[in-house]
Amino acid sequence: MEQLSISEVARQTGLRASAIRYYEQMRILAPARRVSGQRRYDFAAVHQLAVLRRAQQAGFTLDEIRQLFFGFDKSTPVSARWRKIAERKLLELDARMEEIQSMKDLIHGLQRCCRCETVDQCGAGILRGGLPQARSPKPAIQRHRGRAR
Amino acid sequence: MEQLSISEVARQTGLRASAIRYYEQMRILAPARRVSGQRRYDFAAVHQLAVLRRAQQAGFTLDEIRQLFFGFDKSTPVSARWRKIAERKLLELDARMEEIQSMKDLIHGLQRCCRCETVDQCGAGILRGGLPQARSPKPAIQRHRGRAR
DNA sequence: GTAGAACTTCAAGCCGACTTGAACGCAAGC
DNA sequence: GCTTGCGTTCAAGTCGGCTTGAAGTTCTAC
Repeated sequence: MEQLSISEVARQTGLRASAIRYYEQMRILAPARRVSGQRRYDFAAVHQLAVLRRAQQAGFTLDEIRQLFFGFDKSTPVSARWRKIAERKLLELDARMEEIQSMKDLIHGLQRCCRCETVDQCGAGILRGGLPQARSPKPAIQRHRGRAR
Repeated sequence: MEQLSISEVARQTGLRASAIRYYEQMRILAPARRVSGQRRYDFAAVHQLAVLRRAQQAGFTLDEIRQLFFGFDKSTPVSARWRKIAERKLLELDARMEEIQSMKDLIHGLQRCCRCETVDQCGAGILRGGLPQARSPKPAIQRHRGRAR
C-alpha cells in the first residue's frame, strides 16, 4: 500500500497542497495519518479529491460536498447520493440561469430603448415605470441575505 | 429645491442609509452637501441611485457603475455610455450562462451514468476518462484568479 | 554535519458589497 | 436640563474558498 506525501497528492490531483490542508481543516477530508508529523495518503485520497473537483465543476459548494461524503448513511451508494443532492442543485442552477437571462433582457431593453442624455433623465425614467422591465418582477441580484429590508 | 435627509433618500430608493454612505465612500456618489455635518440630497441623487440599482440588477459591479457615472467624457450621453459598457457585460453574461450550462450537463451526466457504490470507485472512474465530460474542456468554476497553478 | 527542500501550524489577507457596532454630535420637545 | 431620535465616523465583521507569510520541524542529498 503506497504512501503519498501531500505534494505528491497535489501533483496527481492538480490541487495545491494548501488546498488539501484546507479541506482537511474544513472536515471534508478525514485527517490523514501522520508520520512524524507529516501527512501520508493512499490512492483513495486521490480518488476522493477527484470526486471533489468534479463536484466543484458541477457547482457544488464544499458544504454540499461534505454532505456527499459524510452526510449519508454508510450503506447509501454514491450514485444515490449524487442523485439526491443533484436535484436541489439543478433547481438552483436553473434559478441562476433565469437570473442571468433577466439581466440580459434588462440590458437588451436598455440598448433598444434608452435615449437619455443624462443620468438624471435616465433615473427619472426608471422611477416612472422602469420601461423594459424584463420578465422577472423580483429583485434579481441578491446573494447577501441581509439585503431585503 | 427640496433637501432630503439620508433616511428620506433611503426610503425613496429602497436602499439602506449605510449603503448610501458606502457608495459615497466608494466614490460612486459625489460627496453630499452637509448641513451641520449631516448629508443633504436633492432629487437628482434619487435618480442616480435608481440608475445604480437598475445597473446592479443588470449585473454591473460598483466599479462598472462608477465608470458609467464618471468614466466618460461629460459630453457622452448616458444612452451611449450604457451601450458601451453593455457590450462587455453581455459577453460576460453569455460566458456565465455557458458555465452554468456545462454544470448542468455535468450533473445530468452523473445522474444518467453513475452506478458507483463508493466514493473511491467514483473517483477512479473520473480519473479514468471523466465519462460524460460535458462540453467545456475548461476548468469552468474559477473566479479566484489565484487559482490556476 | 550541514544546506536546502519539503513539511508543519497558525493567523491574516483577498475579493465585493455591504452591515453592524461603538462612541460620539446635534436639534427638538418636554 | 434631559431624553429621544436622528445623524456622524471609523473599524471590524460577513460569506466562500482558498492563498500567503512567518516561524518552526523534518527529510534528503552531499
